[in-house]
Amino acid sequence: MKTKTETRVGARPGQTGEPAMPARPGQPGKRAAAAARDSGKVTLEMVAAAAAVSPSTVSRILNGTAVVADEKRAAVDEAIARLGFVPNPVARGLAGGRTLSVGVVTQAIDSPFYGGALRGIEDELSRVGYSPLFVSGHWNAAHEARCIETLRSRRVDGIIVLTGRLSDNALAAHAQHQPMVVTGRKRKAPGLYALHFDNFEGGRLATHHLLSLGHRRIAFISGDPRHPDAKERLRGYRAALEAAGLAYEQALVVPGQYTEDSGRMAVERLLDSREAFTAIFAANDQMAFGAALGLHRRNLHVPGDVSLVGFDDVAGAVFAIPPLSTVHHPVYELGQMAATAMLQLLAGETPTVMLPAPRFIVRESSRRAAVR
Amino acid sequence: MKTKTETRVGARPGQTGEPAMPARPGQPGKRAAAAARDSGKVTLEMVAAAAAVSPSTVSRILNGTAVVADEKRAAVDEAIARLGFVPNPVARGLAGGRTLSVGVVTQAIDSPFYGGALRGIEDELSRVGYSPLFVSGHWNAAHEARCIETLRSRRVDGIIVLTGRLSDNALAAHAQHQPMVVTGRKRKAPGLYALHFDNFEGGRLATHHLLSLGHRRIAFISGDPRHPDAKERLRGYRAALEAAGLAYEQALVVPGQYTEDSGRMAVERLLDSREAFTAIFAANDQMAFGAALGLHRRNLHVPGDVSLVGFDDVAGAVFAIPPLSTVHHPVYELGQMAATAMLQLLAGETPTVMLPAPRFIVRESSRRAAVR
DNA sequence: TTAGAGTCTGAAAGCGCTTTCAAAGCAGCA
DNA sequence: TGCTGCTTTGAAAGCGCTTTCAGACTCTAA
Repeated sequence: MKTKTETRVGARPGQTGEPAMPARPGQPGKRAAAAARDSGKVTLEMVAAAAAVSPSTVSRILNGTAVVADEKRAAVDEAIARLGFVPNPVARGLAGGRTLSVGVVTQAIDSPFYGGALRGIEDELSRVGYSPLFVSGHWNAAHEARCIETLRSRRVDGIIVLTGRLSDNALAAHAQHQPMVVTGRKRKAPGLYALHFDNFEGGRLATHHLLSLGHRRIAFISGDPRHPDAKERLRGYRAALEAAGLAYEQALVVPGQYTEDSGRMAVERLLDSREAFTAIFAANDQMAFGAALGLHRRNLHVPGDVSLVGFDDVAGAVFAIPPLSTVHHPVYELGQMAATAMLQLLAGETPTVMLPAPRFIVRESSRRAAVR
Repeated sequence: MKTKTETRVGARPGQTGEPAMPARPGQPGKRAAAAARDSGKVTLEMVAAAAAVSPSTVSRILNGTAVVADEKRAAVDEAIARLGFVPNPVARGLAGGRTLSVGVVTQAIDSPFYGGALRGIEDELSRVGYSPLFVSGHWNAAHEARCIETLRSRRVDGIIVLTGRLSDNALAAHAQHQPMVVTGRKRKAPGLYALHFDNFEGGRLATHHLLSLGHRRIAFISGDPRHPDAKERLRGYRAALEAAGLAYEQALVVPGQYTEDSGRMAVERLLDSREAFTAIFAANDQMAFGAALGLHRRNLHVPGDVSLVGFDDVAGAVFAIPPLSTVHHPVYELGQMAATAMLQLLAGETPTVMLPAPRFIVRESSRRAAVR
């Protein structure tokens, strides 16, 4: 590209803002000024021209890839500010550098649970100029794998997987190509950071709460047993029962799918089975809401007739009627931490973030069991 | 760059898959095969080599930009299939073509309302290979403007703005550079498609429902008056009142912020004002949930003591206790349609999609007013 | 004084694709 | 037969940035 056009149709360099920098009229104005006219987009090359340095130098300053003389750095900084230059992430991506974007595989973007996490991720990422790219796996391993492919083809710098159905091995394999942060798992591997919430302890806490209120027959609406966290929550339930010297009764445990409606149906099955119980622990808040409706339909009062506790403490839990006692799962923070961990991974550091221990939030859906 | 390197370090062309295509050993294998070895990524150039055509031809076939002889097309298709080639969206973006991504400016990614819309957008977009890029404006015009800048720098092909605070003019200005679809507005302009939901009619419907049940003193919890749709809903409320020959009473209208908590506070203010009312119409479901809690706290029953209706029909409305009567706002469809409209805009067509008219869904939170 | 070892910087080669531009091939027509 | 006009194709020039390579200096050590 040996200056073959030399378009300098009346566009003097340095006309853009206050004439702080002399802008060396001897130096090449090149095609830069012309380009500015048509698109309004400032390129690195234009900055280089304005600061009278080479594009390489500008790039180096931008990325901190090498030491640059103070005076040049100042000139470039000034030019960047004056021209309002913003690096083009697409070009960066192509040039083999980072795209400053991280992929996020979620399951249902519209669930109250994931919503919070996504917000945390976005907030944290955008603070440092990264953008998230959300895709939904729809609770389907094959679909998730495809999502990851899409994300990789879009050249994301890393991938955050929120729970999901993919096997630990598949994730570890992917992590060899690309930094990964995954929630709801324990398995770490090179380039794979697992952000784990203590679902077992949460399940134990919720059950213990009910136990401490004198409940002895506590029904459990479980999540999909294929889900690691659903299994853990169930384990917590059993552990608490055991610690209280109570036997685990299969008849009191009904499966759900983590959706409101599955919670409602679970309650109906429970009621129809005529198994006696004074409290229900639903493995997530959405099922608890469904359960509450199911009870309401049968004219059973919460907490008057049945105590009800959930898990997750989603946004709606405080505003449910009655406000739901539940295990606080810090989803927003989970998102933030996942993002932080990803950023650390990307910076070549080893992430250290850890989720806080579960806390049980007592609200109004649980009360002392009636003495018989 | 006249073939100065000619790297052919022992990598024979055609070694990639089954030898279906002769691969013409005479044609240049060039650096293509070498590149395949290190990254596992297939490039357009490799496809071209495998099909014994030029990269331009492959590109043309990919984009349908020109007529190509049937036999070449077949050869290329075959090569693409055999090599498993997937075009790199980043490179496409840089080369001035499309990025196959559209930006979505939302307000709160975790609200039940927006969540549904985002899901609709994602579903629709991903069906044709596009990806959404979500950013949150946080109900702030300046922030929104910055979001749009970010999206543009990321070279999205178009931008969907969900409601938002940006002025119609600002949007129309942006639309000159880039296709835009905006919801909650009426103003259309070149390159700007507005997807409008009849909030006025919705407001009227909800109020009319209450009126038809015999309620005469209907309180209204409004949204932020800076919001066009909040204003429309209020207008609908007034229109219904007027049609029933009832006077509009300022004292029965209290402002909210579209959040649960603002709904709860509004109810408290209402109750404290000792103004008599038998029904409440909240301008969105979230405020209705808050209002329900506020009533519950004062031992007022829904719908026994007070009838309550909302607006939006978010996912939680069916599972509220009692299930909330509300105006159905098809958010998921809204998302889908916004995406469809964007796709049409991108294809150079004029979008035709229209949101269905509002429907009122009668559930259990409203009942006939007690006869006095 | 000079070779050797660093620094700092610019030229130039890509990244993988799109898009001119022009050449080549081939009808159609005078 | 010679020319025009059209269609199909490939070469090559970017898109805006990163990164390698090597040149130009400066500073030490011998």
